Amino acid sequence: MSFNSIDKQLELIKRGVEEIIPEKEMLTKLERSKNNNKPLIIKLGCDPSRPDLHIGHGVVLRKMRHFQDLGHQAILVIGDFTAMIGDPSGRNKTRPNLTLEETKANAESFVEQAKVILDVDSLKIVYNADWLNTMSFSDVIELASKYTVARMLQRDDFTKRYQSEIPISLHEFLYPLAQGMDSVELHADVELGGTDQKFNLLVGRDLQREYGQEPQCIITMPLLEGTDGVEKMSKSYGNHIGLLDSPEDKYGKIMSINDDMIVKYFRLAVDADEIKLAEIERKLSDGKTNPRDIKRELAKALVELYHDEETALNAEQHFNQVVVNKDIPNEIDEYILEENLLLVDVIADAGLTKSKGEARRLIKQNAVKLDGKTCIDINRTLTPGDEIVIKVGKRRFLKVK
RNA sequence: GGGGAGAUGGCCGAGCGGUCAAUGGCAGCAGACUGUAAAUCUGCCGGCGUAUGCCUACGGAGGUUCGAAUCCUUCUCUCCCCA
Repeated sequence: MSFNSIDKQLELIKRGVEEIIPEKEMLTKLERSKNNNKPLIIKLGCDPSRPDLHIGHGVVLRKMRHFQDLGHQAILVIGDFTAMIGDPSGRNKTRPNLTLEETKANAESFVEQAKVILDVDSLKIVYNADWLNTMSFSDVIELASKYTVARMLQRDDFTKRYQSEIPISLHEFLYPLAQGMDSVELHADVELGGTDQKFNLLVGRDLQREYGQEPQCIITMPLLEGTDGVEKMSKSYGNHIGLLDSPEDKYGKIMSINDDMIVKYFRLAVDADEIKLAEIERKLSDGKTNPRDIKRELAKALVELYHDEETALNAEQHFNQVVVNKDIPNEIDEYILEENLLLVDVIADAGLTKSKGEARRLIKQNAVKLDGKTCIDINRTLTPGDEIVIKVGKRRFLKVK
């Protein structure tokens, strides 16, 4: 195969990235790859301890896809071994240490989800337990001797945690080293990661040098804030848009992001190029365009990216119907009544609320409608045979028969 | 090894014998409004009950007390200072 021109490759590679370190070496590697007609080895590590992927992960996965599209060799490193150590970066809390079996299962689900973005046919998947698990204690000690505590403490989250007196376990120091060994093992040319991974990625460079290899370049991607616009996107904050969320949910969740986040989402979540971004910024500041309409465009683009155009149109239509026109959607879950039941019981039992208490509260707050009419009667009973549509809040529906 | 401080609801963080299901902030949910599931404002925000009420909960286990998140003992974990 033949590679695109360096300039063309760089244009795509640089899109949306936070940093390329060092850019000069990136260029050298690209040139050599083109001259020798040999793909670069692009490494991305993933943490199988949290198997739910969201569009925040999508940012870096898309960058990986860019490299695939340019003809390079993408390698996904499943951190099944490191997951047993746990990586607390950024979350100030040690993660549970999982068993190998658990991480294997999670890894499979990870790949299943990543398929939405990556070209799985050309993707190489490796498990780092394959080489890390065979290291002896003395190997580990030797590895650890290559790094100093002071350098470790330079890592941003270690510094912060150390200063705020939050515990750092000794084994956490081994995580960056283990990740660095992955790069050594794979002879990685480039490693991708979020900005929070910068330190770990740099360790990979150092270790490759120690082991006599040419150091990898690192590419960091900005972290995408979640739908709250504050915290980084994460399932544990509940501010995520899942890769496996329904198209309607993806569309709706995008519509709920803060207006200030629109440009960032265009850049990171849907890969908009500079021309497009300029257009968006112009529209947002000209005072004539309603930000809502730009956000709709974003929502549609996102659904289209992860599904297809028709699905995006359906999601848009669903939004118009449910949110704008306050109508009921076409498809609603059904609930078959066997006997007379309290409305409150039905709502809770069907999972529209977490508890009966919550259901009762919502009724009191005028948030429950029966066939479009607000119901304020907490004692309302439903009888089998009455076909009725329950609406709770703005977007929870149930058809009762 | 010695000394000191601490562990509170999804998170942060008050409370330090009764009035504590526990101030406040964030997140979440709802209502109003709107340009949208933005922003803003208001309300809700452990479970069961229409409710006075009951149950579960302030790291674990005991104890003191009419009564404990609050006091004592002990265990587990964490941080700081000294060696």
